[in-house]
Amino acid sequence: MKQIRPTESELEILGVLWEKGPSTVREIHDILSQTKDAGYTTTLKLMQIMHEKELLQRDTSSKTHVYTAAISQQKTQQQLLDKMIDTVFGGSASQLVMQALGHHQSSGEELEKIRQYLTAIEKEQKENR
Amino acid sequence: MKQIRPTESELEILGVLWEKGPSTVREIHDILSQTKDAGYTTTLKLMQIMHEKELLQRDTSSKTHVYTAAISQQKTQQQLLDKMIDTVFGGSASQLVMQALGHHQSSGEELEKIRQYLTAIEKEQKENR
DNA sequence: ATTGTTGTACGAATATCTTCGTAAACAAAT
DNA sequence: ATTTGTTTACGAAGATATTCGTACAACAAT
Repeated sequence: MKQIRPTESELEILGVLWEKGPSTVREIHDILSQTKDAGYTTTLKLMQIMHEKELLQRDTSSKTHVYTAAISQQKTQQQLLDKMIDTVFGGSASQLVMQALGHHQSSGEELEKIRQYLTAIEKEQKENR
Repeated sequence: MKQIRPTESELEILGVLWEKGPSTVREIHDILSQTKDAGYTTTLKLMQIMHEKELLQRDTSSKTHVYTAAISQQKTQQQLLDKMIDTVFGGSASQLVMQALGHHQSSGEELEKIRQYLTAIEKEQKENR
C-alpha cells in the first residue's frame, strides 16, 4: 500500500480542500493567511509541489487553476492515526480515545453517537467469538 | 505555554523511552533497528540533539550515558492530538474517536473502560448545565 | 603493552521543507 | 496601446532534519 506522508503545511492545505471542495490558490491562501503568515507565492509553490507529488489534482482549463485533493480525508486520517497510536500511544487505540475524549468537549449528541458505536463494536466482537 | 514539536524520528525515540524507561543509546538503537534501518551513530546524534533541545535528559556519570525523556508522554499526546484534530479531523474530536475505534481492535475490557469514561463525561456535562 | 570492542563527539554531506523574489502570460480598465 | 492587477512558472536561498564517516577516549581481553 502506498504510504502517503503529507507535511504539516500540506495537511493545512488538504484540510481546507476537504472542507471547501475544489478551490483556487487564491481561495486557499486567503483562508490560510487568517491563521498563518506566508506570502501568496509560498502557498502557490506548495500546491504546485503537492500536484507533482500527486497529493492534489488540478484543472488548468482556465487561466486560474482549480485544485482538488487527490487523497481522501478518511484514508489520510486512518494512516496518521495508525502511526500516532503506534509511536505515541504505545499501540493502544483506546488510550488515544480516552485522551481525546478527556480534553475536548463534545456535544451530547456526539457522545451518544460514540456510545452507539461502542455498542455496535461490542456486539460484533461477541458474534465473532 | 511552550510548544514542543518533536520530529518523526524523535518521536520514535521518545516512544521507546516512555515504554522502557531510562536507556542507553545502544538499547534504543537495538530496538529501533528492528523496524528501521539506520546506523548507530545516527541514533546517537539524534539523541544528542534531542538533549540539546531539552527533549531528553542524560546521566553522564558513567562512560555509557543513560538518557531519559524530559517531556511527559501525556503532554505530548495531548499536544499532537490537538493539532491532529484541528487540521485533519476538521476540529471534531468525536470524529477522531470513531475513526480510531473503527479500525483497531480493542479488548472488551478496554471498550468497557471507554464506556465508563463516556458516562462520567456525560454526567459532568449534566451537572454543569 | 597491544589489540579489539564499545562508546562519545564532531563535522559535514545529503535530503527535505519552506519561503520568496522575479519574470512572463494574460485580462481588464483607462 | 499602455497601465494595472492577477496569475502561473521557475529558481534559488534559507531552514530544518537525517545520515554517516572519522577521530578519539575508555576499557577489557589477550
